[in-house]
Amino acid sequence: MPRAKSSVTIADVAREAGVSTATVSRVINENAPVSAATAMRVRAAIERLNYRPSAAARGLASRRTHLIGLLAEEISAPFFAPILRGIEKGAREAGLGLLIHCTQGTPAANSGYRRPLGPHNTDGILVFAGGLQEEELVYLTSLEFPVVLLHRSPPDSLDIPAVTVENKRGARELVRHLIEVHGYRRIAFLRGPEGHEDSYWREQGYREALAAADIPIEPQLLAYGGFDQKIAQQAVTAWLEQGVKPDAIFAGDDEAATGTIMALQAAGLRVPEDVAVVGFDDVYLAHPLMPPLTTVHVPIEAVGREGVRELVRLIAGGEPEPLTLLPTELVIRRSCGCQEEA
Amino acid sequence: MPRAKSSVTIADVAREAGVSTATVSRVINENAPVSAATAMRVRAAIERLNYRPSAAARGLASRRTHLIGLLAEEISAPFFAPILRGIEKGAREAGLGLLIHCTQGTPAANSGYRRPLGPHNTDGILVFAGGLQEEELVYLTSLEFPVVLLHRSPPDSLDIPAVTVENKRGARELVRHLIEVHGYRRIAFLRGPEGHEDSYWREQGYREALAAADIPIEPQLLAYGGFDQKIAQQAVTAWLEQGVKPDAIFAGDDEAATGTIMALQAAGLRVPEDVAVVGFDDVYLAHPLMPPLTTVHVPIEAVGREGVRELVRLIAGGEPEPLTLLPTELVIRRSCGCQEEA
DNA sequence: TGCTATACTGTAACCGCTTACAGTAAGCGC
DNA sequence: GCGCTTACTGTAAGCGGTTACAGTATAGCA
Repeated sequence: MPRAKSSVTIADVAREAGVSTATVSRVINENAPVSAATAMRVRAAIERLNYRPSAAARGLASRRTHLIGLLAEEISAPFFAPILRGIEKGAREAGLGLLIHCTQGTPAANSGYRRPLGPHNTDGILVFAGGLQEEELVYLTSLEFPVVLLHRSPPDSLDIPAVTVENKRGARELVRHLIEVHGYRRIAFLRGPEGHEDSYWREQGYREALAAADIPIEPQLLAYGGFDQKIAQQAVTAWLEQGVKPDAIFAGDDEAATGTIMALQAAGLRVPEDVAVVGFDDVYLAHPLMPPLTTVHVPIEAVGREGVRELVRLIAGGEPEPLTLLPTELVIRRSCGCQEEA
Repeated sequence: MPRAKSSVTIADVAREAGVSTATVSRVINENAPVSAATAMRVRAAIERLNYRPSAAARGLASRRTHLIGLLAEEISAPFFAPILRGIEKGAREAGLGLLIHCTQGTPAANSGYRRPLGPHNTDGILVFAGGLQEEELVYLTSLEFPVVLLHRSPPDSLDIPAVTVENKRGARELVRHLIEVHGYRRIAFLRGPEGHEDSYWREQGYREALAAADIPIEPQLLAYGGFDQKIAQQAVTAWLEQGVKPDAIFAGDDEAATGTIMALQAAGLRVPEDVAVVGFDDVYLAHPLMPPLTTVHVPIEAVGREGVRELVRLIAGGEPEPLTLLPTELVIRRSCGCQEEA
């Protein structure tokens, strides 16, 4: 394979400016004193030659890639977009590039010497929910490689910093609202995917709220909604066909809430008059939905931003913050039966 | 700065397997014959040492980063998610990493030697809409650096491959449906952002459809919707306050359609009985909207996939396909006045 | 004045891989 | 048996930066 035509290198700049390559490197990285006059000459040369340092060479020599990675199972709308935006913004502000990779149905691809993201090509990685298997986390930890978990807590005995939100509290408040303000007692819950922590904690919050109001859990009011519009739609339709008709449905997340509303309306039921529906996340579609969805606001973008902040701290060798729990907030709209707030 | 503790290198593998580093490199890259027995020994050594080649060293030596970049103005939901998914999937299948960067309000950051994405750190880039200024495109072209444009056509006299969709045809069919099936004559249009090509071509399609039906353009039925829910909402509210009441509103995109529906309903008007509304894109929220939105389906994910395919071809030195126009398709739901299709 | 700290700069040794080049051994046609 | 391929392997020269180390000049200080 023929060598590509070589682009301008640091040696060219050095020659042009009449200095050594070391000096050029120093003015670029600003990590050693260089006289103002020399620096100016060098900068002029860089400008003139349109020089751009090779990331590979720089990375090889300095052992820093200036890249962080994001590993996720799936880039699924609409939850992923805001978190990605937060991460991208954080990375940009920290002067880091962002490498993203989905593990979507390719667990095997994540091993062997073709592993997509790791110490060989990034300075640290962010793992969103199930984006990486536990054993891989163990391995990276043994290398002291910086990793931050998003919407997931670390495996036992591994102290990997995690950033997530107050799912349990948010769910509890939400269900409490349903009980105390609206007097609903038969409140159904649609679970999210198995093993998904957000789902787990939301269910705990749901249970706590019911327990606090002395309402027993009715097993037939618990079903699988998968944090997915279609699945939730089917689950709700199945309920209706079986004659199960709750006062209210806590759909687990907004996507499932959307499917829930569609199923209810398709069956001729009115929301919230016949059945109230609430979601979780407050993603983009919650507001324009008809009726506007009562939900719990999750600071999704902030999770991404905080994740990067934590990762940057780890990369710099700082002390990790074991857990960052971002607050959630009840957002009352109309699907619970309230009139829209002012 | 102390050198980080060195990880296992190709030399370690070579020693472990009793071969030269060249041989190890050859079994990894499979680009030269290696005897089966040797290859096996090398692979075992790699496995045993948990060796992972350094991307930087590899890139420096081979002048290939195995990375492609994506440059966009903003990671805005909900249009961005599917295109990103298509790109990520395409990149993954091609064995390339994906580096993403937003230029969001930082045009200056895109010059100087800190430029985020370019020949110094990627093998080629994808530019989404206004993600990169024209002069930068000119520069990259002069370097023969692989670039593919998404939802944007190349500047004059630059033959950069572009991938986009049949906006004009889609808009024309959509408006024709409004005219021919429903008999609407006063059809308003909400433009997208200035300079946005999708917006431009959709307006052309709108104009052509009206012209074909001999309906004159009424300037007061054209307004700025910004491909944005809030802006569209305000624009429609303004119309209503001025007593402008069209038969139907073509909102430019689904986001604007959402805002349009919200504004109309807030004013006590029924959709589609009083005013019909149609969008464009068929993004995630179009279906669950109430009423379900009649729109034009845009194969967003396919744009991303095709973009990567084209970029990979360019990187491999293949002949570029100047323009890839992906088909759009009318999706009839209820907001136009139709009963939902079967 | 002599000595030392400081500011600046250059030399050159890597960083970990790829690959041109060269060499060896075996296979093949005559 | 000889020259020529072909298959395989090793040697070593980069790739384009960073940075330890050393050197020079100047300033500060006793």
